[in-house]
Amino acid sequence: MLDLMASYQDRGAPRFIRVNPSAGEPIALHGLDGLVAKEISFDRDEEIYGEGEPAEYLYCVRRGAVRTFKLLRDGRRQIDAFHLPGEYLGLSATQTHRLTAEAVVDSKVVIVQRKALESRAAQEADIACAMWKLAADNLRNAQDHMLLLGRKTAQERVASFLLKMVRRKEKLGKEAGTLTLPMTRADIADFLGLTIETVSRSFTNLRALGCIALDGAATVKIADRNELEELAEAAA
Amino acid sequence: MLDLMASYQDRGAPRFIRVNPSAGEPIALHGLDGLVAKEISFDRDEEIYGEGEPAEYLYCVRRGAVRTFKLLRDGRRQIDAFHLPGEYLGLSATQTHRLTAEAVVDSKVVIVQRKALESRAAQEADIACAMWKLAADNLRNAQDHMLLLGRKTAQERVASFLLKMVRRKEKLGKEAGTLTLPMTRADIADFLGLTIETVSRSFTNLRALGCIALDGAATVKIADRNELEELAEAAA
DNA sequence: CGGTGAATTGACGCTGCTCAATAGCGGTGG
DNA sequence: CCACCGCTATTGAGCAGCGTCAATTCACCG
Repeated sequence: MLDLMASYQDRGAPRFIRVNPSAGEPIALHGLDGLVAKEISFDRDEEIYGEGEPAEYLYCVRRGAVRTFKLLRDGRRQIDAFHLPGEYLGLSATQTHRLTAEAVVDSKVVIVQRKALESRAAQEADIACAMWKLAADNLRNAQDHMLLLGRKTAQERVASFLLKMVRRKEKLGKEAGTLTLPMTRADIADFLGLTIETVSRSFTNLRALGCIALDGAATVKIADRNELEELAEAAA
Repeated sequence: MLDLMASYQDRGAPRFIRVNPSAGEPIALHGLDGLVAKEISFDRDEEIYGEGEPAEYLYCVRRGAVRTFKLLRDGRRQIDAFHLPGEYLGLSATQTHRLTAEAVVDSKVVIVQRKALESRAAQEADIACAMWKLAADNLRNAQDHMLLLGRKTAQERVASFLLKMVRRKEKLGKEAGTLTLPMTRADIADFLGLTIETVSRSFTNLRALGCIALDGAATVKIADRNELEELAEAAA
């Protein structure tokens, strides 16, 4: 049995879904006898769900990475989060999805039927509590990100982004001296509220300052973490 | 008995807290026998709770308005939300508050002890479910706001802000042809990720375009709502 | 090796920020 | 009742950070 909430355990969130790691098959859920979770594969850039669609499932990333975003009529895009393995999406309590979700790279995602989940949550407090904790966790990330989008400079945004990726990797118990970013500069730009060019220039700056080293566009070595933290302009 | 969740009823969220309207006194909670809610008054600009403090209470605005925000070391501020009567704050599932909360104007706030609330939520599914719905609601607002902060122009931000205030007022069953804004331009600027001057210029523009009329800085008449919606660049 | 999409780099322009002065408004007291 | 005071908002001029447009360069993959 693989615990999908491994990354949340140390933060005290209850684990409530355990899935059998055999891919492609219906998966038994620990403590959710009436529910079935399935693992589904998505190709790079494939849509997982669309904004406005009825919210039929809750999703948990197993492999790869997922972006959730909103669009304006003229095509401007804001990515609200990247979801890495072990993280949940589709938590909104509304009937329809408020975001579009796409696979950043080839990914595997576990899905749980919301209708069944919600009726269980209405009965069992620990299920509902887990949903609360997960939603609150997403909310906290969103609050941090609003500070970044509203008040940080381009350089600070990119430094903050890299540090956050490092911390998430460490939280999973991995060594994070070198990052392999699954997303393109365009994704990073739309996450940070910048353009591709500005993101690229910021990377170049950080390299010139000796904070990071690049090996190709995707591989980032954290050379001077303290300096990076300084440049990220940590909260007061 | 006054139902604090009146504004949520039509959206299907369970009502779980009912308070006696007599101010200053301990208040009985509907369905929460072991808990006591108290109403507290705060003066304009008074702190309700600070970032990093232990999260002892859940808060519900009764009268006035509350801002929640984060600061950077050098004083840059990002307001993540204005909370109006009937709305909840302090929902994060963490031990400490992630934001600072202050009264925008003289306000009354109902508080509920979190420790007791959480132990009840762990037992009773409808309490936990209500917390989920509330957190998810806050999350949805945050997602909309990230799109605004990351991708909208100054004019679009101000137009979106005014429309949102109108819609919130309407949702409470009030006629919203004229708004009375409780917050200053500085608050609006820090909410929209702009400066005071840019906010002021945007108001002036909107007035010149015939979308709004101003009577003093705080009173805004919505003169052409369709045009305002056009300028807010609604999501696709 | 060659082709293709992504990333980088450069030149230039515009939106929104900074700094500064003025105007407006509400509260207070003579 | 009105004049004054302090705070907030508005307006203006100049500037800079980031966006736009365009040209290479790079990396990956067949």
